[in-house]
Amino acid sequence: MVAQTTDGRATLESVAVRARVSRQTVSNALHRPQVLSPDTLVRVRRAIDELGYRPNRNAQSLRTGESRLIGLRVDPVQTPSGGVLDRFLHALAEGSREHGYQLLVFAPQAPQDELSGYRDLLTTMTVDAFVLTNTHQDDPRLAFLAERGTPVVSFGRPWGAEDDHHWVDVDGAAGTRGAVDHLVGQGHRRIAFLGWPSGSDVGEDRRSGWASGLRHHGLDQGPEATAAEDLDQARTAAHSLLASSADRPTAVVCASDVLAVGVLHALRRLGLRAGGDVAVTGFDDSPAASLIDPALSSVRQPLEQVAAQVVRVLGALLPGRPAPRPRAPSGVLVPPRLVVRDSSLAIARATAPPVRSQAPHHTEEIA
Amino acid sequence: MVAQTTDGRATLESVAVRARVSRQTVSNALHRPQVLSPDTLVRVRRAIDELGYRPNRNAQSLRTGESRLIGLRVDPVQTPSGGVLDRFLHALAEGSREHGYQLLVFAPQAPQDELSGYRDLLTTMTVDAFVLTNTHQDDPRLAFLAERGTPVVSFGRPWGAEDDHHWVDVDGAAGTRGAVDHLVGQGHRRIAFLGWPSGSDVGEDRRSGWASGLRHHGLDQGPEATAAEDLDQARTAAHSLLASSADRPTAVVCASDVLAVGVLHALRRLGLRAGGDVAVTGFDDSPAASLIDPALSSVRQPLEQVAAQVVRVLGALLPGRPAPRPRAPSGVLVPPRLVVRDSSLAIARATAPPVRSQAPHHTEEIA
DNA sequence: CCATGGAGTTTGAAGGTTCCAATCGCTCAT
DNA sequence: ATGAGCGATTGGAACCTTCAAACTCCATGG
Repeated sequence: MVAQTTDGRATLESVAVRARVSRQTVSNALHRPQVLSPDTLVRVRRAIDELGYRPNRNAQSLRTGESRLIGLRVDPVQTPSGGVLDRFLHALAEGSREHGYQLLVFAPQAPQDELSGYRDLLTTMTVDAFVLTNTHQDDPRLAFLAERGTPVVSFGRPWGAEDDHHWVDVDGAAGTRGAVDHLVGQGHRRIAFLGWPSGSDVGEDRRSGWASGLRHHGLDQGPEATAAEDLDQARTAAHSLLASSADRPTAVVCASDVLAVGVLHALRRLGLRAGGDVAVTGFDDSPAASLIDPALSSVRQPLEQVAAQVVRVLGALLPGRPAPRPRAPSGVLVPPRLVVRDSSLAIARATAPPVRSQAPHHTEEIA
Repeated sequence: MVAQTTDGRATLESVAVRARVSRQTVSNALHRPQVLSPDTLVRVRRAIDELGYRPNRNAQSLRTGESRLIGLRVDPVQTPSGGVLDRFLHALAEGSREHGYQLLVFAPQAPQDELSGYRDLLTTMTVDAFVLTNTHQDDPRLAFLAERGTPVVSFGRPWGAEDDHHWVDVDGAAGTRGAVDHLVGQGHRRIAFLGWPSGSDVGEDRRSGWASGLRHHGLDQGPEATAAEDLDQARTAAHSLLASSADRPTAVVCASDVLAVGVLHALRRLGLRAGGDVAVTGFDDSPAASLIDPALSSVRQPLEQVAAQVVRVLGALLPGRPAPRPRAPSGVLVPPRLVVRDSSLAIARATAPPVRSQAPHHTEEIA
């Protein structure tokens, strides 16, 4: 019958003593206040405040078998676009806290046997659920976790298995479609696409939005090219797309910001004006977009919304109080929106620098 | 005397039964194998393997009073440079795992009463220690946590209170000094600095490296200007720095990539060639640096090293097995490296044969 | 032959919480 | 009057681990 811990922290017991009730009553005051008589409740609550009591999470977890921790795997840093994780992480941390959960981030240890890392986190009762990114068809992690009945939501569709898992994704097709709408609104009729080599589901998605956008506006399919997520390759591919002045597209929709930057470089080399001569849009609105000259119009992923949806779906899977939790896998598609900057505007805004004038050392760029 | 949990997980008890030893012996097999007789040890270990036993973290934490979780606060997304957190986070997660710790990230809840969030995390025994970023002089968080004796390491010096806390930081002065060294090596003698308005400790640090670098090479103090972390302002400031052709600097060292991009824009506007006419270096090596045209030379923060040092310092503060833990606050300064690209080279890629030459990026590093 | 000591192992007791069954004091229907 | 029913509260047990102390052997030395 000790009143408090050795280091002075208050415990359920110490609160109970002070409020002259039993431990269980204090516990009820926290979790099921409606079962207490009003005056007992206030008495207990006052004791809690006075002692500054906060329940010991480890004891709770031990007893209930739930850690109230969500595991998020962070990938070993990706594309030069970067910054995506930053925003997502923050939004996710905030969202999960509102549901009483915390976020545990972990880096994969042994790449060849990644599953053991997930198993460990589960069998040691460290996390209750996972948020995954970059899931793909036949992803062994999804299979493994689904088999165990672990709540999982992935950011990004598990392409080809959309009906088997829970996911939230950005509607890439809607993004490029929106870019096409914008470009058509600017008067463009011949709109090309620069994407990734086939095989990428995300790439296909973004391409399809461009294609359907053109159809929707009754336009002919435009020219297209592909390049890997690499500036040099993008530049080369863009050059081939833009070289012939005969049937040159007046706008290029790109599957990523890196590709779009490649187009901008190619335009400069060809002596063409981005925005004025050829409009360009990127995808992701990476930090670089606003720094590029001209500033790059880009489809911005609504990561805050995505995170909120991830938390919502996860919340339904977790043993939280509320509703009959829907076991049927559900997918949520969030529409992105285009951030318009100079690269897709014919009349550049005030800050845009003029085309350079009399510099002899630029001759090689005016092909 | 139950052999295993209801959901089939193995427990110490179940392992003990199978190995025909007591609970405590199993525990010892995990934590102090040297006290067991060799044959008992192998017997226990086999039982552990056969049952796939992993200790329940919550039970461990409850008993030991340590959560083995490190709290990392993620700030509500910052500058357009971005991507810094990405790299740091990953390195930190990896490093802490190697020390048997996991990383818990949290977003501040109530900005006005942020401390309560930290107190909660501590009194609920959710985390053992914190890693903070963006600490400043008289940071209330540092004071609060230091008072409680909570292990804390901050990424970034608590300027003005370096001797009172543990920290790891990038040596900004060494970074800009390295940039000066590089530029002098390229033949530059008149080297300017574009920094932030006074009041920023980080900015002062970076400026001082530039100044001392010039002195070290026996050069006169160059011209300088300041601008906020904003592209428009940077452009304007850079313009004033470069406008007069009489005593125009031939190189500009910048306190950030955004500022450096501002210089690049100003150069273009003035019809000058970056690299050829005026060399430019940035700071942070943000994802944008390699996308800019010309590619931006930039001082890259060695975040992996920083993370490793943070973990090391934290390890000494935590009740981990080893050494006599040094309570004396310690600071670690990690030197960054300049990633050299075209913006600081006289022979830039732009002058190389056009598009289809697969001119590789210049990506060499200097100490 | 017993005391001493050390290596190896076991036992009982926390650690703080929640679950479960039981209790208490009353009211209300039988 | 009796007991069923209900709201409010309680005490014991369990969750799984580690700590501290104790116990068992067995060898050693007096």
